[in-house]
Amino acid sequence: MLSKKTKYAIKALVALGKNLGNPPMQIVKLAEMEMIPRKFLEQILLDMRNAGYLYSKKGAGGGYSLNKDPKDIFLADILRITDGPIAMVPCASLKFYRKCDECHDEVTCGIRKTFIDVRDATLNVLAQTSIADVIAREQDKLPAF
Amino acid sequence: MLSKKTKYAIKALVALGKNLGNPPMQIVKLAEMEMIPRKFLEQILLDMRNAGYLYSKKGAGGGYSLNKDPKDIFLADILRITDGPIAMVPCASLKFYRKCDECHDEVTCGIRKTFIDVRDATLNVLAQTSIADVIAREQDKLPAF
DNA sequence: CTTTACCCTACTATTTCTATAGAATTTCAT
DNA sequence: ATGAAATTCTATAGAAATAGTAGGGTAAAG
Repeated sequence: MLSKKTKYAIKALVALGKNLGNPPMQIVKLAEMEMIPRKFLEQILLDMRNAGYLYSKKGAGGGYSLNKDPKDIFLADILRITDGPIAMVPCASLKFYRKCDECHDEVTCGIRKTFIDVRDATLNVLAQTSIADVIAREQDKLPAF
Repeated sequence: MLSKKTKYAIKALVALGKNLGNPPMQIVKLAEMEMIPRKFLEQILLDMRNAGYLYSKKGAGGGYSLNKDPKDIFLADILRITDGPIAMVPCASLKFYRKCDECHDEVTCGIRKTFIDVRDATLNVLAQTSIADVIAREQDKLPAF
């Protein structure tokens, strides 16, 4: 399951994506708009900023805005910042590879091979879906299923 | 991430799949073979049994064996028993649908639509990979990547 | 030089996951 | 019958991850 942290991060980026062209948005306003606990959001935005996705400005009239084109912010990258690996087992992770505790022989592990397939299938969506795509899909009023 | 419970469950089913044709296997032996804490494995096997995947027999000479053909036991179903939903957000789950707390309007939610795609991609692998496939892949000594 | 607003670290609370305990029940063998 | 072998079931404890809070620090604006 996606952590709330990740969900909040995506929602914040989407909101800031819609705010493009306007002055930066304050944490407090964003927290209210998206119903996110203020101090928790503060941490999340800081992470996003330190990862280069946001620009921040202190002082009166300050706040946050996107530092990249929404087309260039992909969900896979956000997820990795907030939740870590995308793969369901550490030994199948591209960016956070770790040996599984229980695994006797990784080379012949049938579980691993299967979950590498899962990882690829998941990344195929998440590494190609950007904040811009998420925003675009909101306009599209067709129910998802 | 996959819980240990799920990993243990898959490993147990694989071991029992390989044990087909032999007398049932005791929890203790299975626990030793697969390095799973005995009492934890006990719970897991019980769940699998109650879900119809295992046959169990009490008393001397008892133990567990598969109750289905390994070809008919799919990882998606196992995962749902041990970990619950496969989707990364409750509102995108097929079998465990629940409204997201934060969601204002589900019909237009871009996040939801994206994660329905992710769910479909994941299921496309997990609902088609059986215990028999996992066993088959172990023989296949090619490294996974 | 005061107000506004982000920056950063540490801490607490809550929930979920992992594992253990122990008694009950069924089956088999003698 | 009786006892040992094995699963069944419920409860609970311990550990780890997640979620959220606190509070002072730092920079910019006016």
